[in-house]
Amino acid sequence: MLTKQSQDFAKWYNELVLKADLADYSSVRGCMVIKPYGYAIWENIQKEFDKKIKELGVKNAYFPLFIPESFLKKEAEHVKGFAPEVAWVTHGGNKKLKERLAIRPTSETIIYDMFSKWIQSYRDLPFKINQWVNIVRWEMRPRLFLRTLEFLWQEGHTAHETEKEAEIMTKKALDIYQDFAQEYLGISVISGKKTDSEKFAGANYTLSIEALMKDGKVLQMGTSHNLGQNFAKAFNIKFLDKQEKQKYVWQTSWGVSTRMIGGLIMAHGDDKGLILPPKIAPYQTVIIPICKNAKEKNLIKSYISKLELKDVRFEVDWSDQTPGWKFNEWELKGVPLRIEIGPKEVKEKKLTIVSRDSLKREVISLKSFDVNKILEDIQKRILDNSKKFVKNNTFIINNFSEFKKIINKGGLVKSFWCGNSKCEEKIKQETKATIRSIPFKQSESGKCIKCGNVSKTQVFFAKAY
RNA sequence: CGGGGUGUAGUGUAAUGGUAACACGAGUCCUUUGGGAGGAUUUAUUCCGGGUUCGAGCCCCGGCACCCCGACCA
Repeated sequence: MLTKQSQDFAKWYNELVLKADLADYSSVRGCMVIKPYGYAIWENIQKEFDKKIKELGVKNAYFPLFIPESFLKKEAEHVKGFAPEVAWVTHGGNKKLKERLAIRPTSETIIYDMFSKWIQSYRDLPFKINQWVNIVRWEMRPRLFLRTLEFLWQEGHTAHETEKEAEIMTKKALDIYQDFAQEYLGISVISGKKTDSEKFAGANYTLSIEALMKDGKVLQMGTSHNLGQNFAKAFNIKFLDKQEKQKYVWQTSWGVSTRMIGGLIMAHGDDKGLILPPKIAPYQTVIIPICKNAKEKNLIKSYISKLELKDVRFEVDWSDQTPGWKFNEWELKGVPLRIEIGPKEVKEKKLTIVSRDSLKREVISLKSFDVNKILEDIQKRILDNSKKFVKNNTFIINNFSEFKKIINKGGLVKSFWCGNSKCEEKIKQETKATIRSIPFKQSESGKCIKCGNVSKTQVFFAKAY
């Protein structure tokens, strides 16, 4: 039995990851093994997402895992931000290296070193590269999928002629993240700009998508950085423009990781287990045959072969567990649609179907069965529920004592902020809440929730993962 | 890196310093199958090293590992 969400959310999460067979702890501290069921989700995310990236004219490549220390140091802010969590290679075989090699905590430096060789003319721009790789960050407190020493991600890197182009690209990358989160993962996200204290080390600014989890905490699920010319100057990435002038490129970088899977679990899951949206579920449908003997088994087998399941990822569970056991097991694993077929269904030419999100049992005729329609409905319902959840847990607050009360309960709090990082810091210390996002569209004005100064900026506060 | 805690079967727990127990899981066999089936049977050098004691899972010392709370974590 799974721990209830309301009883201990962290425990519920850990148990679910293990019991649903998504991942397991490895013998290496802070590192996890992604098991086939969890990896299948990642593969589906990759497959769909890769298409979207390529539609933007981005090409996949692969750069080294090792980054010379001198590269990391070239951009001052960058090294400052990442130094505390870098793993270092100091020896090759038994021989000490002249220069330490960092195991990539992110690949800006090793990629831009190459950009400086490859980009010479305005004809080479824009230059757009992506890689699907592993990343190592030596985190103090790891959690399955959410923060592990090694994780998998996608990182896109682009170089442009003008500041404007880079700005547009930064937003475009964020837009595909947002679309993907909503259309595929069924998670309603909040998009906006990060404050200076939360931005990427080395960026001019960072945009992000943030998602509200069922415990009221917020998870950052994807970021897109406008790097300006910071790295271009550090790595000497110059091009000759049409007027034959040497200019530095304008750059962006953006990434999403296996953390998304953690978000998927905590945004949709319930006391019965995972709820996976059909578009990325490893199995979209599971068929549970219910039979007492070989004769019934054969009848059911031939009945199943009549089902229209073209282009559907499905599994028929012929294991010798009892039906009840199978129901619970596949609910735990979050399979969107379950079809139960026993002698009754065969005889009456019907199907018993249960959607994972609603758990309502329905009996329909074989003729009226339209699996694609059902899966589309489930996909839509999951997103609708997510939207409702965000709406019901977003609070507009104007005074600080109420702010503290609401933040403590969990959820998103929208308040005015004067823009001063001191107010941001004080709020963090007093409430543990951080500014997750500054929405792009601002209309009203009001008073800073902390200092009371007049402000035109409304921001989202929340406790974060 | 600071503060606290815990290491017992695959998992979760129990055992005033005195025969290591229970549940689940897993294996084998039989009976079962419409919401986590039943019976029989099998499943342990109590994290590692030392010490105290007639006797240590329990007490003491050292190590290692893990967990929680901080700090840290675009």
